[in-house]
Amino acid sequence: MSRYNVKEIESKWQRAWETARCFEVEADPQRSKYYVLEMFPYPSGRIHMGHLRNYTIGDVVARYKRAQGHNVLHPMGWDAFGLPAENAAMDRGVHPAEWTYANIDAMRDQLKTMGLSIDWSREVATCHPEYYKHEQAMFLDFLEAGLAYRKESWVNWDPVDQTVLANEQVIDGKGWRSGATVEQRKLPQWMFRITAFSDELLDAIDDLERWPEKVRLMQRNWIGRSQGARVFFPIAGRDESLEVFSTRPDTLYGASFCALSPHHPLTEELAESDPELRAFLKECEQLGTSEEAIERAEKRGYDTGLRCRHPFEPGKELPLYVANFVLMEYGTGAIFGCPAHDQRDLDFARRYDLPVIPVVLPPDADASTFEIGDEAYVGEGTAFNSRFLDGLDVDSAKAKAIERLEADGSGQGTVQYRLRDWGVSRQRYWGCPIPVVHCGECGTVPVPKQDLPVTLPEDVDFSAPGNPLERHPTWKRTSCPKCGGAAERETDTFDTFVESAWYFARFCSPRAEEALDRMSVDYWLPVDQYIGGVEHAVLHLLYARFFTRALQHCGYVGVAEPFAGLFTQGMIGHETYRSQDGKWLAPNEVRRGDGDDLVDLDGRPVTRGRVEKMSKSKKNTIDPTEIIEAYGADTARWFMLSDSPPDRDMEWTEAGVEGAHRFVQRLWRLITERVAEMPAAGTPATQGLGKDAMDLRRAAHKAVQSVTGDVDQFRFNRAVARMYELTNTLAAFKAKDEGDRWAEREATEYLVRMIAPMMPHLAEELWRILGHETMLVDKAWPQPDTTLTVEETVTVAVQVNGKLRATIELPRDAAEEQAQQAALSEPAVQRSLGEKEPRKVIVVKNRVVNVVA
RNA sequence: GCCCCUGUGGCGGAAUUGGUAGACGCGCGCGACUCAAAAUCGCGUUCCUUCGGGAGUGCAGGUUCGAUUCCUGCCAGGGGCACCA
Repeated sequence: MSRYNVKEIESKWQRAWETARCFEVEADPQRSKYYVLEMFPYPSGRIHMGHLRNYTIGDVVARYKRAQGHNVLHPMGWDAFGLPAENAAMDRGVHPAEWTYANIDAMRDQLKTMGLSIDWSREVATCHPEYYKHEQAMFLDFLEAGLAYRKESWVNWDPVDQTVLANEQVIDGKGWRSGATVEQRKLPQWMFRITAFSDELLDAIDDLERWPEKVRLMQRNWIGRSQGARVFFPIAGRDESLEVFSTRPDTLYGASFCALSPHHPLTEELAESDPELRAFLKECEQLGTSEEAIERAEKRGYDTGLRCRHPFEPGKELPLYVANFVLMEYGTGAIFGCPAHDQRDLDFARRYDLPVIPVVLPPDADASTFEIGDEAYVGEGTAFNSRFLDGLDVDSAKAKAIERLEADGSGQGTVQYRLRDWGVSRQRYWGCPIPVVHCGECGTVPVPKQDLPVTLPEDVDFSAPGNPLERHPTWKRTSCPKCGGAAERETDTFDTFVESAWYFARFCSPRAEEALDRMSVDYWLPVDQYIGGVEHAVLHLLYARFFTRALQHCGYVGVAEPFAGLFTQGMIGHETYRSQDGKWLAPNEVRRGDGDDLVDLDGRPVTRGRVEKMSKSKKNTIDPTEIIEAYGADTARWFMLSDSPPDRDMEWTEAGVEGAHRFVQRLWRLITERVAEMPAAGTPATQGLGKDAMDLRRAAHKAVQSVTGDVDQFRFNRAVARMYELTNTLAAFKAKDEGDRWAEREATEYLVRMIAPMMPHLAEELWRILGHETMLVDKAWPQPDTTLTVEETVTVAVQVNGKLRATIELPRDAAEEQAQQAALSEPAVQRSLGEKEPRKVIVVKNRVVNVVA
């Protein structure tokens, strides 16, 4: 008997699907559509296990929905702009474009060995001018709609590399590449007005029912809507007021100071004539934006000498500080401090000896004795020491305080968001050029749409630090579209999150002249099922949601939300290994020694570490292409889906892959051995099947029913278990007559059809072996016969006082009396009842009989 | 610090959502085949047991005829946000 030749058969079917163009689809309003999308990869050059898991899950969904009759769009593309290409250019002198396209070719080949049901005719790479020219046009529309603008804002500046760094590229206040101390610089930056949609983006989260609750929560927190008040504090001796934001206007009577952000305009003004303040600001700057570094930073401030008048008590004056913990980006860049009810304010007050006046009394505290120690009181309570607010609970006091502020004209109730506008300028070469020119006469002028795309120059020099676009000899020299005079191109390029904020829409009409063919996007959008890692729970998903709304606003698409369903997969981990001298060892540098002990290739002992996320630094990575090479794509896919629920982290183990591979071989053997005995494909059902045949039919139909439900709910590990069960049943089945053999064929075919989305090559081959001429990929998903999935008899548990004593077989839906009688006549029940009389008998139909004594 | 999630055999995990805890897989043990090994097949596999049973889903309580499931309080692990006024 022949062994299953994985390689030959897998590539045979991959070619067959491609030749038949099985997965190339067209919009067809007559048919129900289903758009499955996995987050597209960055073309690093090699696929990794995360891709393998992501695309396996997506492919199961795509093939399953396809089998259910939907017109399935399942495209693939490349998130092709980004820093690694420039690093490669600097390190190895290879041009970013060349590096990127070569990587794309390599990764496409690798992905194709997975046997994915992808419409490759729709492939796009975001670094291609045919892609990004549309992005530039969108930007011009956003600009016109007021959704894009330019403003001065603070950035992390690496003085050695002459470049702006993202927050995650600043490590301990130093540039990740140069190691230079990062400075805060103010630069003009292009921004997207995501805050224009703050409320919409927040409220619409409620309707994203097929998103993980975790992601919805993270987005809500990120947007961070908070209700509060803007309050004006007149500055003594000046003709202006300090505007602060507070969520706690009810604590105004507890205010003991006001504080400005180091970046506040008033701070800057004061600093001009105050060297001491300048020194303090310098200190603040050194803290940088590096989060870990400021962790233990003390609350510090500088007394400006100015005094603010309390809005409710003009006689009361509060000192005005500049404080290192006040953010310019949030609220108004200024606060009033109420030490009694805010921890940061309390820390600050203790340091500078400021009064601590409690104004909220905890429910069971005594007003005459209540004091604040080292901890601010932030809980519920009643206002006191607060004049007209006294006696009110926190919420009523807030409302009343706002009412009064508004009446006095010294403030108003407002809503504040944590969400900030999205800065999209990057001082980099390998990104989408921002299509504007700077003219000495006309200022910033958009490039006219007919002049798009603004393409990147190819002859660039990466030998020096800084933006190659900036120092290119000719590229930025151009003429002003308005006045025709000499002008300079914008040398900033877009953040790469911009490309990924609309690629799902481009996939609907990837070759269209216009950016988005309206008929296509109206048919395909929104994405029905989006699949990817949780690491994109906030930024990418929020940007894409914003961008879709902006596109809707500008008339490109008809939907506001891009992703109707979202699934976030877990990470893949592997055991870690270390040699005696503490060096990490890769899994293939380790083997079994005596017993359970591990040794390295020279036989020296190895310590086994915990399972950790695969990473190059810990050397615990496994290359998916090697797995596919050794076992085939089906085995790799099957293992990915077995055992662990897809949203949880899973551990990659050699034993697990072996187990999956064993199943591939077992199924192959089982079916090839038996097919000759089975009736021909398509033989009609024999009349009068025996008990064994009926039992097998029931098992098969029940398996179809539960696998269908499991796949619908992304419970692939359970679906796999059900298919193992059916395989076991089938293996134990001994056909004795024609009827048995007919049932055996039916069950076998159902099994093969259910396995198809997960192991498409094996399924296709077995389908052929079972005598079918047409491809399984075109066969509909099986429908269970519901008359077979309901058992005639059920096993009912019998308990005495809640403890299991026996099980009884009863006809389905048997009457309570019958169940009760059968239960009580069980010897085990009698034995455990002993002398006692049953006081009560609880009967749950088809489930349990509980005798209470 | 705040918010969220997760704790079930040696391991990954099931449990019809309040009704027989441990499906299925891995691992392990025993047996068959073999000169032998691998592969394969069969049986067993939560723990204790005086073989009647008893205990058991992180820990301690509670609700219930009945709790892995619901409630309260702890403990442990993981994640998110982080001077957000």
